[in-house]
Amino acid sequence: MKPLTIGQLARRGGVGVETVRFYEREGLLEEPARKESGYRQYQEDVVARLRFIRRAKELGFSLKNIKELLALRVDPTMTCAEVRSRAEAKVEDVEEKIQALQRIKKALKKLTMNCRGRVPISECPILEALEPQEAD
Amino acid sequence: MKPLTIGQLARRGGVGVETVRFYEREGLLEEPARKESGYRQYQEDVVARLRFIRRAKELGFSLKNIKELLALRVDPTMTCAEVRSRAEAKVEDVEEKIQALQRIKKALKKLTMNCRGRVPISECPILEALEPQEAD
DNA sequence: CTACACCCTGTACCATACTACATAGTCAAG
DNA sequence: CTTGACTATGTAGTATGGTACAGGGTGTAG
Repeated sequence: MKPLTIGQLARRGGVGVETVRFYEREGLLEEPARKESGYRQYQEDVVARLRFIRRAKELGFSLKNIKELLALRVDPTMTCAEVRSRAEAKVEDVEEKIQALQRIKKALKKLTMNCRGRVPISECPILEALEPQEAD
Repeated sequence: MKPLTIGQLARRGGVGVETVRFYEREGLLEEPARKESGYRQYQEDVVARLRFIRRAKELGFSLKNIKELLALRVDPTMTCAEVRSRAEAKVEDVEEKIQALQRIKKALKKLTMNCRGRVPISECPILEALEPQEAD
């Protein structure tokens, strides 16, 4: 397979060329092989990595978080138990996010229902949506 | 009910005093009543609004987005059909986020399973996690 | 009636995550 | 063998979402 230039990678990953270089500086993407000219040469799999980063950002993960998620496979200095416990912690984070989103979704649905039924929308179900778990 | 000071509100909402004032400037919180001294006076319900903002941020919504979500009930210039169609659009966004998170969760679980089973973790299931819907 | 914690406005600064040059070299089509 | 799109490095600027003063007034407990 012919390697990709930075421009091809960026287009396929849905980000700008500058962003790719930025992610490289920040350690989210490995430094790729180079041609004699200095041009970066990327393999296909970097496209998936780039898309993962983009998606995860939309889900409220910081680049630091995303780096940790991606590091769960790469680092050979971590023991299996370490990897597992980190992954399990991430699973919990993710589950919380899912639940919060489900409450928002439910609230939004309620809003559309109220509306359909011509109930005045003076009350705001969205605000109740996230309350149940807020026990402080 | 006795109104809350900005400090009490901030503590209960889990943010800083400066953040409350910042949200007010940005239009996420309404300008509250004031005492003669100029002190802001908040009602209990603002606590829920503040917590909603905090949570929604963690889920990757921008303040602009959150403002829109909160506006779904307040704006009297919107027709019912408008409110409904906006809410339905938000429901779709939210559903996509939920699905993406579920894929990440699945991938993380797979990671912990592989680990438990002593399978080498050279492959990265996380990277496959978000691919299915990326059809571009 | 005086501490001390809290509030006011305004402005400046900060971290995160890009984004946009400036300046120079590369590559491929015609 | 040139021309135009692309790549390189480096540095500076931007948008978002706060955070931290400075300089002053308020409120209440002892």
